[in-house]
Formats: sequence, structure tokens, C-alpha cells
Amino acid sequence: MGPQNTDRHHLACLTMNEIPNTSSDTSRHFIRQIIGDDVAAGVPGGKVVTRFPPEPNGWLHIGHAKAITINFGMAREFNGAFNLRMDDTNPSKESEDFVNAIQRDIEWLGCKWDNFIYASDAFDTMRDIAVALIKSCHAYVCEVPQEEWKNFRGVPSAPGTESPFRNRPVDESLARFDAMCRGECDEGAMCLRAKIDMTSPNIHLRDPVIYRVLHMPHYRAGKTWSAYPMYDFAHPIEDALEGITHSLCSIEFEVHRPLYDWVIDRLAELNLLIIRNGEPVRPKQREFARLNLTHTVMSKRYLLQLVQEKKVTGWDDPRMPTISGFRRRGFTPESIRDFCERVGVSKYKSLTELALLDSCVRDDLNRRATRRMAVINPVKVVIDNFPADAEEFFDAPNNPEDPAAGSHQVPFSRELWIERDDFMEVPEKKFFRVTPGQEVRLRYACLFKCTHVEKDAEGNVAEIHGTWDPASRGGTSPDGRKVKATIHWVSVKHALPVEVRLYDKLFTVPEPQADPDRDPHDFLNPNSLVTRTAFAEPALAGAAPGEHFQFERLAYFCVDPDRDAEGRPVFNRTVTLKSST
RNA sequence: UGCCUCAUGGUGUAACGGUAGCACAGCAGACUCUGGAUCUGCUUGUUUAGGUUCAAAUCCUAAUGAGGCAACCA
Repeated sequence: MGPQNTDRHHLACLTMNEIPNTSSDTSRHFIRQIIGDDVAAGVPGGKVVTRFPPEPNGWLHIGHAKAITINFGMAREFNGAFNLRMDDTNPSKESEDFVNAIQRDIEWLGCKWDNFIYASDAFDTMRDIAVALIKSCHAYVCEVPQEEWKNFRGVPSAPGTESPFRNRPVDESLARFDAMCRGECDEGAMCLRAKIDMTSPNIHLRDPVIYRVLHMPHYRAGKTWSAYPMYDFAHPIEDALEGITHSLCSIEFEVHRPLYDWVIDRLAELNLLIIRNGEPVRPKQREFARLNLTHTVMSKRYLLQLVQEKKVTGWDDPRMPTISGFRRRGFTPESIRDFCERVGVSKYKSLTELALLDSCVRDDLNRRATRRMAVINPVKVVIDNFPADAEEFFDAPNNPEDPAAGSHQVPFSRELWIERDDFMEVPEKKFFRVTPGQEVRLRYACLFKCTHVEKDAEGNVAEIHGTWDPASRGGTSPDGRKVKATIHWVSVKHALPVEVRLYDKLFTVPEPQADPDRDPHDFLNPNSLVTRTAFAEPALAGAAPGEHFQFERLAYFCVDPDRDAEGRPVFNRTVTLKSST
């Protein structure tokens, strides 16, 4: 107990005095601990190597971002290496387009890989290993038809039965495996199985298929192969070949781990583990829980359905939880990485609130987004004591959080647009904005007092009339009087009409998939996209695609790649500002 | 129901046998030329039942609840 307390104290001192701000705010999650312990105990060559192994058959989503940042983050934290590997062992849905999209998204996230690898480049090696396994009686070609195998496999609660081909002569298996690879047999007619244990309570160990026949060209390997390795066989080989020390994956692979280790054991017997500084590198698979987000569906299948049914405009629709969707919506790589860090890593099947992601982007954009004024739901203000032809220019800081960002000029004139919400003819309690007789500040410009309104035939407010105090130019009055509200505005004659796309949650309920009997379609938010024309200050005319702005008092916006018919920028609402009303 | 895994405020996550902390959300207040930001304070938690121990969120047993596994997908 004594020594322990001493250690504790020592550690506390270390934390406070010697470890700078690097890891003090990151949690000691179990993966970090496992790798830390392994490094302390001695990893071959002292080098941690991780990998992210997507199958190039679709777009990456925010759930993948979690896996990427964990694998990338651990490699970086332990001064190791991070590989990006295309796990392309099933040609049916893979393509080079997906490879490119995946690379682009990961690059954008800022997770640089040290090596880029195609699993398919190792098809020869995998075949050789399969042959070696047949020769050592660890694998056999099974001709039990695919549909019949379930009778041999058994059920989880009862053992299976051995295949009649299990102990066939090695030469027979060798010949048939060769035929499989060369396309001389039908799909489903035979397969290569690992010979493990048909009585195992773990189904994955009941002679799993390691090669199956697929008469399908591979997007890279062409027609070279007619048999392809299964994930459970290929993955540990890929990891071993690359010298991966820690193979970090999501929780559903937990039950596969004994099989993963079985393959690694075979590779060790065959002396195929790579040697680093004299030691074989034996990869270790560890599993963490997937990311689940409220008001979101993450499954690739369902996202595909949304695209196909045109519920969204594409995989990069700003409402999609894809990385490309978030990018177009205006999320920054930093905000997504921060989110992944804040979500943490555990084995618990959690459901993270979308509000956390919102908080992460706001936090980042608050620091970096250029401030501009724009009015989305306009009503006209007429300043009766301001000359009709006059105009003034007021100086407005580009970002109050960053003085180095400088300032710009905003034109002001007799007629202005303000938000309809900022006016109430009959104010409710605590309404400090525009209402007859109440003075407010027009941001950066002056103090203004509403005197009366004009209404249209239906009784709607058509124009708000009032007066300004010329002595308050710039926003403050020499007499130092205070106003309780400051509102944004845009000069009518200088206004730039722009398209704004107001995005909101795709689903109206926190768990669209909670009820298996209900289609998530039932919960699609009909208002997830509202398009409007806003009046923006002219400085926004030159906004470039991808640029981030805060429309003051409203929300953060990002310039879309699209332009409107007039060639003017289109703004996507990333996230609203927090509002306490 | 066989095997594996998990369980800490509303949400997510720390605490590694010795003071249950952080973030998000929520609620107050201060400040403010954004009802933003910032600052301060507050509310809310160890699934249950036994056991080990001077001491249990932590170790053991059981219960309960949740997730995963029975593709020739990954």
C-alpha cells in the first residue's frame, strides 16, 4: 500500500509538472491503455502500427470517422504508423470510384496515412497460404452444397456435424482448390474450409469458409481469379503482412477474434509473421463500440435507399451523415475529430446526442468563421429622418474572436431589411428588440427608435418606420445611454439576394430505427431542407465555395459548390447559433 | 434459449481497492454592440441482491437489462 501511494503521488506530480497539455484532456480509454501497456512491455521494434481497412463499396460516414480517428490517433500518439488499406476481397460491389472517394474523405479529415495498400495485391500470397494450410491439413475443399451446410453447421446451442469431405486426401483438396481458383467449378458447388472445430460454441470456429468461388471480375485484379478469400481469412493475413500491431475494429467482430487468432497462429507456424528488429509482429485485434447518433441512421443500406429514392440529392447531400455530407454542410475536419475525441471509446453500445456534434462545430466555427450580416425573413425598415439619397459606410469587425481578421465596410441607407422576428407590434415580456417606442442598436451602425408601422391590406406589417440618432454613428451615443438589444440589418439598395439552404435534422425522432416494425421513412423530417432567398450584405458577393461564415445572430453557413442562376453564391446552413429564447 | 460482450447523472465518458470527476444538454446569474461567445453557480449518477475487505463504481457469485454471433458479406 505504501509504495502504491507513492506511485500515485509521483504520477500526480508528473501529470501536473511534466506532461504538457497534450494528453491531459484526453481520456484513458481502454484501447489507449492496451496499447500503452503493450508499448511499455515492448512492441516489436518499439513501433505501433494501426490501419483503417474500408471495403471500397460505398461512402464513408461519421461512424467511419470514429474508427479512422481511433486508428490514426493511436498511431500518432505512440509515434507509430497508420495504414489505409482497401479491403477489397469481394469484387461484387467494389470500384475504384469508391477508393478515390474514401481517400479524399480521409485526407480531408486530416488523417494522413503512411502506407496505402490494396488487400487485392496480396491475392497470390493468400492463395499460397491457403495451399500451405491444405498441405498441413488445416484446410480442405468441402463440396457440401451451400444450402445444405446449415445442417452441418448446427445452431449456437448445439454442436455441428463434420463435413464428409473433412478428411479427404490432401491431393484432392489441392486439385479442387486449384480448379476453384481457375474458374473450373460453379459458384456454391465447393469452397475451401478451415479445419477447426465443429463442436465449438463459437459458430465462427465451425470449419469456416476461407475461399469461395465467385465468377466475377475484380475491379483491379480483372479476371485473374474465380475464387476469392473471405474476410476472416484475408484480414489477419493483411494485418500480418503489413506488420500491424493493433488491429482495431468495431464490436461486431469480437466473436471473430478466436478465428483471427487461429489464422495468426497458422501464419506463425509458417514463419510468415514479419520480423521487426528481430521479433515477429503478431497483430492483436481489439474491438470498440460503433458510433450511434440520435436523429440519424448510419446503415449503408438505408443511406443508399435514401439516395436511390431521391429523399436526398446524393451521398454528399448536406443532410447525410456521410463525411462528404458533413463537409458540404460546413462541418470542419477539426470539429469532427474533436467530436470523435469527445465521444470517447468504450465497448458499451451508446447513443450519442446530435447536440454534442453541434456543440463541436459551433465551438470551432465560433473561432474561425467570418461574420457577415444577412436577413433571411425580411421586413422593411424606413428611417424617416435619414435623407433618401444618402448613404453611409460603417466599419464592422470580421471576427470579434480574432482581432487579426480585420474589418470591412457595410453600407447603410434610408431603407433597411431586418428580420421579421425582430419586430413585435405588441411586445411580450422581455422582448427588447424593435417595437414602437423602444430604442435598439442597428449593429455597427446607430441607435434606432421605431415610431409607427404601416400595414398591408391583410393587416400584416409592411413597413416599420422610425428615426435614427445621427450622433450615435458607429453604434454608441455620446450620452452613453444603453439599449437592451442589437439587431442585424442589410441596406435595401445594397442588398445582395442569395439563396440560403436551411438544413435541419433528417429525422424528427431521436431513434428512427428503434421500432423494427416501423420504416425510418415514417420519421423523415419534411422540413429538413427549406430554401429561401436572403438579403446579404454586398461583401458576401465574392464568397468562395467551402468558405465558412457566421450570419450574425442567426447561424453558421458554408458556401455550396452550386451557384444560383445569377451566378451568386449559395449558402448552406451548417448549424444555428445557440439561442436562449 | 448455447457462447461472447457490456452496464456510472438526461446523454457520452473518467476514476484501475481509498474524496464519484469532466464534457454535452438543462437551470440560474454576471458580462456583452450577436438573446452568440465568455465567466460564475446549480440540479441530476455507480442496475439489483449477496459475498470478500478496515474500505468496493472497482474484486467474486447470482439476478436483471442491453448488444453481438447461426453469409460461400465486410
